[in-house]
Amino acid sequence: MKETSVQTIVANLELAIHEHRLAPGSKLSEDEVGEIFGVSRTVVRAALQRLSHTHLVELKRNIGAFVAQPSIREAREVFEARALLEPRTARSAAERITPADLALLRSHLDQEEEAMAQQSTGRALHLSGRFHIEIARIADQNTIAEFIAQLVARSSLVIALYWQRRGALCDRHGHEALLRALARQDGALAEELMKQHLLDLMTSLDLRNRASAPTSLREALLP
Amino acid sequence: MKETSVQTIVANLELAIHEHRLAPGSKLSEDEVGEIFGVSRTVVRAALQRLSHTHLVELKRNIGAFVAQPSIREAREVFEARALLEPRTARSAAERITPADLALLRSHLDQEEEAMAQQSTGRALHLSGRFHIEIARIADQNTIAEFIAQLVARSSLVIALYWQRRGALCDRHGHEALLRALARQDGALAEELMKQHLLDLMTSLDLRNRASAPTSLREALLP
DNA sequence: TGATCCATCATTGTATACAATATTGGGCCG
DNA sequence: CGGCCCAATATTGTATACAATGATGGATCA
Repeated sequence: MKETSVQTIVANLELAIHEHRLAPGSKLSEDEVGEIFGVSRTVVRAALQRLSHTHLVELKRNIGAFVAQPSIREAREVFEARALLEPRTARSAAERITPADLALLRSHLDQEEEAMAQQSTGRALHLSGRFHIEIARIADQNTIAEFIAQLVARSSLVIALYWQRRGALCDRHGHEALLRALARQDGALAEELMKQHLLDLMTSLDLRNRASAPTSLREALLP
Repeated sequence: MKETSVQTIVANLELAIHEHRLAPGSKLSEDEVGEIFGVSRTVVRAALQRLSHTHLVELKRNIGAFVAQPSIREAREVFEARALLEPRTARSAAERITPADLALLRSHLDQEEEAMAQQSTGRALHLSGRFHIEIARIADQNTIAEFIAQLVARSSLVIALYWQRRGALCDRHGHEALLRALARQDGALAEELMKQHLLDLMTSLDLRNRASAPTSLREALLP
């Protein structure tokens, strides 16, 4: 059983986008990706199609695949959707969380802090997103978790384009507070904290003009 | 410019599933679908992949594609996700609705009633779903609208599997009341009505055991 | 000199061929 | 007679070949 080929490519590209090694707008040539992973264009196309479903990649017919560049409007929509889904999900998570879940979240936060200390902002951002996805998983809602995972991924692109004060990752305090609320199984508080956390995130963006330029594909994937 | 090939197949299969001409569990053979639409397996596979991403089709590796059969758990999750997204979206829609939007919704409801009168329950169900999607579009939230569209589609499968009293489509009254609230731009009422409508829908399902058996592909697509 | 047009090239879209895997049916053995 | 195993068949997974479309660059003409 190896669904691996497509899955591997999807996972690699996803991670590269998540960690901002592949900038929005970068072209993903089928031949080039295929050569890098040692597969034919057939499987590359399948992978790119899957990424386009989650709006991480934009497919332009007869032109090619590019890392998506969410518009300002789309950026707002993504965060509005998160505001609808995540607070209530955090509440559910607080009501169901187990010690094992708590330990996992704790570990995530520690890794996040470590990455920050090493200035690996890409990795820190990725872990920060995983934190949100983990909460959805704890809430035991696969369907909603899938939506949140997609929104988190798209948020990563939004951050790449519209993040202004890169120095101060205000995330950490929000996540720490959330973890405490979850540990106390305080659903109402978790819901409120998540709501506020998302608002903080959105207001830390500058939704007026974009930054960042495309990257070389090989450079991003073959370090 | 013809993205048509894949798009056409996706749309046709989607509609057939929506209208319950293709029952959950039906096998979608690549050769057979390709022959019906006069394209190669390449494009059929692309279409099936897209449908699998929205959970309308389940792809089993080395075995094939089947119309999805949502589990009871998944059925609950779908409606819980809708409960999170749709009421607030209905409120937004009420606040932004235009006369043209109202006319469109009115027309949808009329068509729905007509289909019901003709005993075309499949078509009635499809139109009933479209009503929800239209509301999301009116709310001017493409991202959320896409999620809702997916959930509505999956709901159609859930209904095919778990609907009990097929005779009484209680939908209509709910939709009529919603339309009145929207016409009055009463956001709070629209939100409450949508919430109740979704609860009604869910409680009209029997989430204990499934019904319905797979259908012949040709029979469903070539009427 | 600059812009436009056309030919060439590169890249994607689709079909087909081959490989790998699962299903099926018949024969064999107990 | 029933269960099991293996071969034949059908279906999916992947690679490659060909077709169609967009990008590129140089030559020509104003």
